Amino acid sequence: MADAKTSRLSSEQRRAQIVEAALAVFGAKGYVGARTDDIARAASVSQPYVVRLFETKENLFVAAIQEALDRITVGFAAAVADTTSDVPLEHRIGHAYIELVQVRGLHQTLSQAFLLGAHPVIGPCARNAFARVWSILRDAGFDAAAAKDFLAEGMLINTLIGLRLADDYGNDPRVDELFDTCFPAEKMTVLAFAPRADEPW
Amino acid sequence: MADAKTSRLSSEQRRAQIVEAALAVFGAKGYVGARTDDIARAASVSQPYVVRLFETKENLFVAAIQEALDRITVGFAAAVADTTSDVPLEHRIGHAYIELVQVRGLHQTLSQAFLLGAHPVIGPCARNAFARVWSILRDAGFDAAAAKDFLAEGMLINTLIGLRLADDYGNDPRVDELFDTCFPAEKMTVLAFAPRADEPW
DNA sequence: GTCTATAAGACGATAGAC
DNA sequence: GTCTATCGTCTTATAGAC
Repeated sequence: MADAKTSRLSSEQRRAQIVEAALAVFGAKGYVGARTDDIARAASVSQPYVVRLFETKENLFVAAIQEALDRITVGFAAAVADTTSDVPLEHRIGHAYIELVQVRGLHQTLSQAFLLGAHPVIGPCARNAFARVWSILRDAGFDAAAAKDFLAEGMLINTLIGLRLADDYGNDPRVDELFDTCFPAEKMTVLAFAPRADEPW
Repeated sequence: MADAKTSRLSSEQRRAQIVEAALAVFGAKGYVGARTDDIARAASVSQPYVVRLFETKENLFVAAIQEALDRITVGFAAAVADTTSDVPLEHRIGHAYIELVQVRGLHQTLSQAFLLGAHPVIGPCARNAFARVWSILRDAGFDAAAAKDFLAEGMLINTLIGLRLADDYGNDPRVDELFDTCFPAEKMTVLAFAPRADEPW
């Protein structure tokens, strides 16, 4: 998303830049709510050019889901491989998941995708992404019950991010207790990377 | 949603009918994706009349969230009060939550709302609904950790419903294991009430 | 209480130049 | 590789009749 302005980039570089912007915008406004023009602006290109590169908004959304899944795959693989500390596997992967808030819109775009199960193209793609994460966890050694608990906590994290619960932190005692219970260790990370309310679209 | 056709109802009855339709349609298509006309059709009234009764689509969505929260409140209260069996409280409330799939679109509309944290009107409303459920659980005797676990599982259930994972049940071994792990007891209920792919809008 | 007609403003996608 | 201009369609909301 770092502005590219007038420079001429390779198609691949532009695609990557636009997908990054798409994650942020789809995450913030949803599949239907996000305009291809919002994404174009965020990537500093024209709206027709976004359509030119991806043909349709639908393709672009699918590419965004794929990008999110790739990032998770890489992050989880690194967490599994990192045996330098004595932190248990569940915590390492959980930490990796929360750290992905640094990829703006990742959790929210996935949540959006998970609500599009009825969509003929996005639905199967979203189910596949979810099932893929299940496989990654199982292959990493989680038993079915542990994988379920991990996913449940992940969906709760996604929800609190989408709700922007961090916005109300400090204003509502119920919210404070909820937030502190859900992010006992990762609180500062989540607060720091909470989506800002002042996004330009 | 039972068709009303040409009959003249009281404003209150119509509102209730439209809110019921709104839950189903907002749940299926999201806040932006749902058209006021879809909701009008589902409630067998004209599109301008929906706007007449609720002023704006935004108001209607807020009314749908409120309806969902009311249903949850009533269902949970009944589960807490029902001490006729020796089923533990967590299971009774959990069962009540899953049974709410019978209110079409309830879980999905809430999920949609939970992604609208940035919306100036819906965001605070959604955060309040979530915090309200937290309070209900805490007041019912759950400690903070148990309330968190309950909500996490609830968000996982919402996700699997939104994904329409039941659509793929029997076709993908990963999905089967995931589904069976997440709904060991309530499987048949969830499968039976899974949103149909052939909704008329 | 409820409808028909329509205004007013999006928004995705296409055409075609540079 | 990238842009400007624009078409066609959809969609919320209003006006006003019955």
